[in-house]
Parts: sequence; structure tokens; C-alpha cells
Amino acid sequence: MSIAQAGWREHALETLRDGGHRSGGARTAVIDLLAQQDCCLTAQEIFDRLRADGRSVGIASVYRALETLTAAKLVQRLEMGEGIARYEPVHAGGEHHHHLVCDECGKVQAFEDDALEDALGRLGERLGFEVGGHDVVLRGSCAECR
Amino acid sequence: MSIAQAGWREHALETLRDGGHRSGGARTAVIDLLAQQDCCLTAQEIFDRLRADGRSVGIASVYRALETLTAAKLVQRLEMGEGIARYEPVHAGGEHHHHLVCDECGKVQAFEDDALEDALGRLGERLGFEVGGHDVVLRGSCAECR
DNA sequence: GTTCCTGCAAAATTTTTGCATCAGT
DNA sequence: ACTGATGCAAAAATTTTGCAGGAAC
Repeated sequence: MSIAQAGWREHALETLRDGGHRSGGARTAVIDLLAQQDCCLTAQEIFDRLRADGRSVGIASVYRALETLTAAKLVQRLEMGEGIARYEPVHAGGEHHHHLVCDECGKVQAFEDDALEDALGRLGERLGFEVGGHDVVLRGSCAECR
Repeated sequence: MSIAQAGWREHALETLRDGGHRSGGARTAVIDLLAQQDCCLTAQEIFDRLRADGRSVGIASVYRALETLTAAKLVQRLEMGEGIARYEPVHAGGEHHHHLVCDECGKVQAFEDDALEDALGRLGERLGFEVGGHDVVLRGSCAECR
């Protein structure tokens, strides 16, 4: 686990505590799991992994934890065209990535691009719209499927 | 209706015919409705409008039509974080737009930006990924909610 | 002790599938 | 006529809500 990700776990717990939330077992388990991820997970994947670890969480608690975390901007919700949402930690400092989705095998991989971020930043100014966040999804064929 | 949109209707019908599809009533009705749109519609909105026009289409046929159109790259499927998919025509010539979603009122509006398209084009080359399409969604507060 | 959090079950929502029938080629 | 397209109903998949019991403060 990287230092930045370990930091995210503490930051998330502290932010929720400061927001008046109590520290229950299910939500902490979701935070712990997300803190270990490099990329996004679906709610079902989170539920399955917690169950595989022997935790008796309910899937409703997973969804409620993700809702709370998303509202606090600690987690970003992403949808990539298959009708299911994916969630990943939002790291402090603006550091973030976007996603490539393979139309054939469905694999998701992350990428970063400074030129893209620059264009998006200028775009926010140009439009009369206060931009709080952005998602970019590229679709195509990955190296293996091509 | 603009000339480009009228052209899309013909292009879609021709592409499907060339692809070996027959010209049934439900799918043609979906194409006719999409051809009149400036931006995206949900499957339910399409169903409701066709019903309001007196057509006895089934919602399953709407989904099947949208699936066929999406597979033929005549329609783009978009998801903007509310868990429901939206669909809009893909116009020939690469002309397309992206979307701003207001976090507060949920309003969706379209925008275009050449600098963003340039950055996305270069990005496709940089990555070892054959990019077939891309979606960009900006989230924030619209002029009215701000 | 109060209030929030949690797990289970049930419900709601969106999308897909089965199937008999109809329509296009 | 053959085969794809369609409408209805049922099913599946994902997400949300109700509620009683337990945990955090």
C-alpha cells in the first residue's frame, strides 16, 4: 500500500468523524478495503471481498457507506457503460486518473494525462459553470483484444 | 430539425438495412424520435414519448432498438451518475459534444470544445489502446443553482 | 440513554429474456 | 414461407428503503 493510500484511509476516517458520523464496523471495513485499491471496485465486489474476509456485512451497508463517502467527496462514483457503478478513493492534492474500458473484454485500466487536465481546467473557466469534478472514459480495444 | 439531424435518420436507416436488419415499426419510431433530439434521452423517456404519440411500442423493443443502434455506433450510450442510461444520436463527421451535469438540480447541458478534442486525440496515440470513442462529463453547479 | 449504524429482508428501479405472434423480405 | 422484429409478461440485476436490534458516543 502506498503512503498516499494509507493517508487516504486516515483522512477519510477523520473527515467522517469531523462530520458527526460515528465509527461503525461496516463503513470502516469499506474504507479499509478501498484504501488498498489502485483502481475502482463495484459495490458487489466490495461486498464479496468483505464477506470473503469473514465480515458479516450487509450489502445495504456497503451501499450506504459508499453513499456517505461519495457525498463527502472522499470517493468518486464512476459509471462506464455497463449499467453498474464503480467507486474509487479520491486522493487529496488533485492527483487523479481516468479510465480506459475495453469494449470487448470489459477490462478497465487507469491512465493520467497532463494535457487533458489542462484542457479540462481551461474549459471550466470558459463555460459559465462551476466545475466540481470531471470524468473521462475512453472506449476501444485493449492490447490483448486487438 | 437541422439538416444534419435529418441526415442522421436516413443514415441510420440505411446502415441498419445494409447490416441485414429489417425495417420494423418500433425501431423506426425510436430512430425518428432520436433524430429530433438535440441531446440525450433515457429509455423511459423514449418509451413515454412514443406512447404519448399513440404508438403501442413495448419498452423491451425500445431497449432492443437502442442496443442495436449502439452496437452499430449510430447511438451513444451515456451514464451520468444517476444509474440510468441516456442515449443520443452519433452524427457523422466526428461532430459531437460532451455534457455538464448539475449536481444540485440534475440538469444536463451539452458543450463542445476543440482543445479538449485535441487533447483526447493525442492521448489516444500516446496510449497503447485503440480508442473508438470517449465520454467526458463535467459535474458542478449550473448558473441557476449557483 | 439517546441516536446513529448495521444486517436482513422486502421493495423499487432499470434492464434483459422467453415466447407467441406479426410483419418484412 | 422463412426469419427477424415486436409486444406483453416474467425474470434478472442493481440499488434503495423499512425495521428491529446493537453499538458508539
